[in-house]
Order: sequence, then structure tokens, then C-alpha cells
Amino acid sequence: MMLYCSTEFRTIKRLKHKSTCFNLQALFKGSPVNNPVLQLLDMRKLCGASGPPRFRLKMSDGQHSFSSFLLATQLHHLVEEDLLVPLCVCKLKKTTSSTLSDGRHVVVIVDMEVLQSAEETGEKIGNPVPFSLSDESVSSPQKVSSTASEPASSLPTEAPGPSYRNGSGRGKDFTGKAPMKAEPLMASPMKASPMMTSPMKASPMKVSPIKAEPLMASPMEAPSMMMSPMKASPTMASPMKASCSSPVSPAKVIPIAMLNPYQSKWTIRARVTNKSNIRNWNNSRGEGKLFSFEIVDESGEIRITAFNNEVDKFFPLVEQGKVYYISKASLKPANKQFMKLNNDYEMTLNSNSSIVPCEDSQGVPTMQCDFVPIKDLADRDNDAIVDVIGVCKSAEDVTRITTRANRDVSKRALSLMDMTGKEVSVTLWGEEAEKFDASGSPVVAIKKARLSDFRGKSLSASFSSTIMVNPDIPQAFCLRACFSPDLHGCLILSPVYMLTARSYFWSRQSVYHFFSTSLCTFYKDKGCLVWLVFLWYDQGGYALDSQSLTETGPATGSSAVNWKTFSEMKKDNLGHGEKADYFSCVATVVFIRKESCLYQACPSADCYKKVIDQNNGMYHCGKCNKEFPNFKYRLLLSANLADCWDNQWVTCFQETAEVLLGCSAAELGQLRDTDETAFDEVFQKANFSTHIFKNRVKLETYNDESRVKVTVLEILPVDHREYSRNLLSSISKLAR
DNA sequence: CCCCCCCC
Repeated sequence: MMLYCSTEFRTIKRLKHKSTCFNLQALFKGSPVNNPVLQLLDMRKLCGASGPPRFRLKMSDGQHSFSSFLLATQLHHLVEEDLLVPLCVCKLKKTTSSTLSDGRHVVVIVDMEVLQSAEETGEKIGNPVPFSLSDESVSSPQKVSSTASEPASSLPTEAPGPSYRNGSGRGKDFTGKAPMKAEPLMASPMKASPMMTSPMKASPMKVSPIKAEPLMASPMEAPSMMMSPMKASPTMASPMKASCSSPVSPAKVIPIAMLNPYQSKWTIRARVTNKSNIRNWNNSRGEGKLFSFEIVDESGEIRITAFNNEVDKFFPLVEQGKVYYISKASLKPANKQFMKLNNDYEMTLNSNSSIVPCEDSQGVPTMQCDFVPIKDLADRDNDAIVDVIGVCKSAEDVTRITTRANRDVSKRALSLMDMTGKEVSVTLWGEEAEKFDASGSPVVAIKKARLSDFRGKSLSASFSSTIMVNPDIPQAFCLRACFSPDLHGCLILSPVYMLTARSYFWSRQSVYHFFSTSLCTFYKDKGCLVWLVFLWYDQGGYALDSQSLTETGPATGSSAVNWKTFSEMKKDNLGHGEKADYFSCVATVVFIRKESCLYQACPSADCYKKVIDQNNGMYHCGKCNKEFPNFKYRLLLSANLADCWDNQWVTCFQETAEVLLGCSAAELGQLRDTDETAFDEVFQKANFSTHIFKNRVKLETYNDESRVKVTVLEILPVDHREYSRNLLSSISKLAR
């Protein structure tokens, strides 16, 4: 019987060298075991009918694995902090052995320490076989260590997974017969993100042939009222059913990270993130065809290649974005020279290989993108691999070129623009270039594009890139929505009606993410809650005089306009310097204060000073130090403007206020004094109108209180279409 | 078993 009681370093090393074995039986039977060091192989969340969820762990000593460990609730923070993740090495400092009412035995981990992270460990140590007590008569359990105890009753009554339920105390394999039932844990560097990468299914915009699944059941929680209209979605994954009736009957679904060439009976469940075209080769060793694809699960990623017959068999089946059960493929060490994925192995499909679509993709991560704002590409190094997203403002026609290697290839350059107001040229190659359709200004997202310094800065989408046209992700949603014409770029939702006709184009994931991140402006109108969402491109972004990072020719039209969003204005601390700052933005008026929008000013030609009503028919101007029998109305308007990210109170003085209201100060003053309805209408008409605002911003201090004051200097039209009127009619329809 | 990272 070997016990781990040496220094932590040595124990890990010994564990790694597979030379020693800690006796699980001893632990199980309650014999004194001093701080065993074990590797966590798997973890499952048990959701009981009542009480908090519990975590069941499968641990290994390098030779045996045992899955009836239960984590004491006070250690749940280790899971929440992503410290306790499969493959990490832990020291069990205190355990108790427990027998459940049905006779099952568990070891409750009362105190433990993670000695080495999963990343550091990197692999499963040894090749442990499931530990079984079947040939051991188990005496009634005793406590392994004295004090703490976890009553068996604290176990959830509804322990999911047949292996657990039917285990009867036997150390049955963790994954059992129904691998999908237990909620998989996010136990990987891949973050659980609400992002989805599937392109929109039904959109009037051109949808890329890159297909992926539509709506996904998300683990996100949302106010039920908000989500309820979506519940009927036919694409909501049902928890079990078809997904588990894999033909690979009692297959063990294991994480990609645990794959190795010495183990052949496995199934993985993973999402295709990138799929190549079919390529032919012809060299001294022969000729043939192949295609490859990349998959990801919560533990890692791997590349899979299919040759010849397997190309015919699997190429039509494998779709980018979809989740599959994959089994019986060959594993071989990856050639790191070509394969940039984070895996020491790669997979080759053979005649026995099985790929089965999995409908329930819950918990399988999607492609993660880390989009770099186009403006920021200017500062990135040549050859950097970046993810970008933007509206395709223009595209060249496809052309054929011959490479230096004498290969004919199609290419097409696009210009992508994002909210930073910058454009960049992206070159697509081959089939992607041929099939690309720029009509309708689609949103294009590219993962792993290569940055080059050709013509300033430009991007190239190479073989490892993934091109997504109109991807169903919040970032795309912000850039450009594809709403019906009556809404003109604004999404209007009420908790009652939740006009989800719009989400026909955008999954609830995107919409919900959008709302939950407060990118919208809350507005109350006629007793009806209305959310207005400002979508950058459709709200005027298209009109921006953008600059491209890619030089198009000798003429580089550089405009001096300092475009900023309101959030950028805040982030960049505009106005905090000695002098005022100036910036331009495209924004929509969401509110104008009617109260005190007019003041009585000195009637002298160049004096705008407010006069004091002497209540005797005379008005006193402090500046001119004179009394007048009359005054002139001047405007001092406080308006709330929203762009697609944020909103901001601004001040419009006379001239800009007159432009905003479409009415002179004198007229407005007249209306206020004579026709209140007409006065209100002026404001109604101005509300929700979208313009280009040129602003001055300066930090001002009154009574020890500092605030950034934004003054509108000029208002320019962005669009000849009448957003505001259409929008207003939509809102009033909603309110009725 | 492939392994191309392209062009102006």
C-alpha cells in the first residue's frame, strides 16, 4: 500500500511518473490516508430536486480512477473560481466516507488544495482503469478523518445519470450510459460566452453558404416574460432524446483533451469551427484528395483530416458550426509545423470512423472571437492573426491570379468598416472569394485573419480563417440590423408584445445579450415600455466619411473629422484637458426637455444675456445695464442623444436648437404662449431624429461639482430618409 | 496519406 505523504512537489512528480499508486481502497474503507494527491479527471454537477447543486468528481491516482467523490459545498468556490477543473492535481486534506441510504458509498471531500493547475498538468497522468470494489467486501464505512462530516442526506435525491443511480456502490464508469444528461461543466480556458457564431438563417440579407445551426438553447437566464415569446422556438434543444440515441451505443463521451493514441474506445462531442474545401494532392508518394476540419469542445480543440473515401463519406455531412459525436478515428501526433491548434495530436478519419450529428449542443462552446476594432489594427504588428468584424461597404469583383508557385487562385478584396469609423481591406481567396456577395452591405466577421502591411494595413483571410457572413452574434447585431422598413434600424420591444418578428433574423441570444448589456436606451412612451436600440450602421454609420487603413491609391482622402461615440468620448476623457475637445458623432435624439428651453434675452442685436423681468413691463439686461420694454426669445435646449452604445445629455444653443427643432426661437416662443399642442408637436417631431452632431466638450465645475459639458456646435443631416417619423408611427402603433 | 498561408 503506497501512501502519498511526501512533499507536494515530489508527489506530483511521482504521480506524473506513474510509478506509484495511492490505494483508493484504503481511502474508501476509511483506513488512515495522509493527504492523498490525486488527479481530477472529470466533474459533474448534480442538480438535486432541492438544495444547492453538488459536484461529483472522478479522481485518479494514476492507476485507478474512482468517480464517487463528492465535493463538500464549502469547496464549491474552487469550481466557481475555475481552479478545480479536470486534469488538475489536488491534495485531499480531509475526507469522510459516507454510505447513502441506498447503499452507495461516496467519499466526501471536506478540504482540499489544488496543487497543480489543469493547464500546468496538461494531460491525464497514467492510464487509470476504473476502480471497482466489487471483489472487496466493504465494511461499514468509518470516517477517514475526524471532525467534519457530510451527512449522506445532503446528497441530492435526484442523482442524474444511470451510472450513478444503478451503481449500487460499484465503481461504475463515470460517464455511464447517458453521458449527455449531466450538465457538462465549463472546465476549460474556453469561456462560456453568450456569443454564437452561427450565421442568421432567414434574412433578407444574403446569407453565406457557411451554414451553422440557428437558435440555440442557451444557459442564460433571462426574465421569463422577456424570453417567453421565444419559448416556442422549434430550434430549442430538447434536453435528451435524439441526441443521445447515438449509434455508438454505450460510448464514453470524453473531452478532446483526454484523447490519446493508446485509447481507442471513445466518443467525443464537439463543434466544427472551421472546415476546409476538398483539396487534391499529387506527389511522389501518390495522389488523392482530402479535407480537414477543426473541432472544439469544452476541454480543447483538434484538427481532423479525411482522405479519399472518407472525403466522399464525410464532406457533405460535416458543417461548420454544428455539433457531432465523433468516434473511432485514428490519432497521431500533430505536425506542429503545419498545425497551429493547441493539441499535440490530430485525428484522421478511417473506414470505421463515425460522425453523428448531435442536436443538443448545450455546453459545447462555440467559436470564440476576440474582435479587434478596425482602428486598432493600425497599431498591430505585421503578420498578426486577428479577428475582425465590420460592415462590408464595398467589394471588388472576383479576379483570377497566378501565384508564385504557379497556382491559379481567385481573389476578391472587401472593405470592412466598423464603429471606429475606419475601414480596412480584407482579401478573400478561392471559393470564399468566388461565392462572396457584397450586396446589402452584410456584416462580415473573420476569425484568424492575417494582418499585412501591404498598402498601409490590410487583411488576408487564409486557409485557417473562418469567414462568417451576417453571423448571429451581438457584435453583428450592433453593427447592422436587418429590420423591416417600417422600423428603420430600430428594434422596438415591449415586455408585453416583445415584437420578436425582428428576432426572426436575430436569435434571442443576440437580442438578449444586447439588452442585458444595456446598450439600449430605455424610453417610456404613452405608458408603454419601449426599448430603442440604435444600430450603428443603419443609424447613420453608413454615411460616415470613413478613412481606410488600406491605401486605395495615391489619393488618400483624409478628413479631419474626429469621430467618437459617446462611450469613446467618456473613455478617452474628452474635455478633461486644458482646452476643450471637439468631436463628431452620429446620434439620435431620444429626449428634449421642453421645460425652460426658452429664455427671455436682451433685445440688443449682439447681446444674448437673459433679462430680468421687472414686473412693470420692463426687462433689465445686466450686461447692457439697460432696461427694455421688450425681449427676444432665445433657445437653450437640453437634449439627450443616443448612439448605439451610450447616451449623453447635450446643450444646443440658439442656432443648433433651431436646426434640431426645425423652428425658430421666436416661433417657438410664440407657440408656447399661444398654442400648446403645436408647441408639443415641435418636440415630438424632433424626437427620434438622427443627425450628425459636431460637438465641443469641456469639463466644467460648478459648486465643487465637475461634469463634462457637451455643447452642440453644428447639426448636419445624415440621411434623407425620415427615420424619426417612421419610428414614431411604430411606437404609437405599439402604444395603442 | 496533406501541409497551400497566395496577388497586387
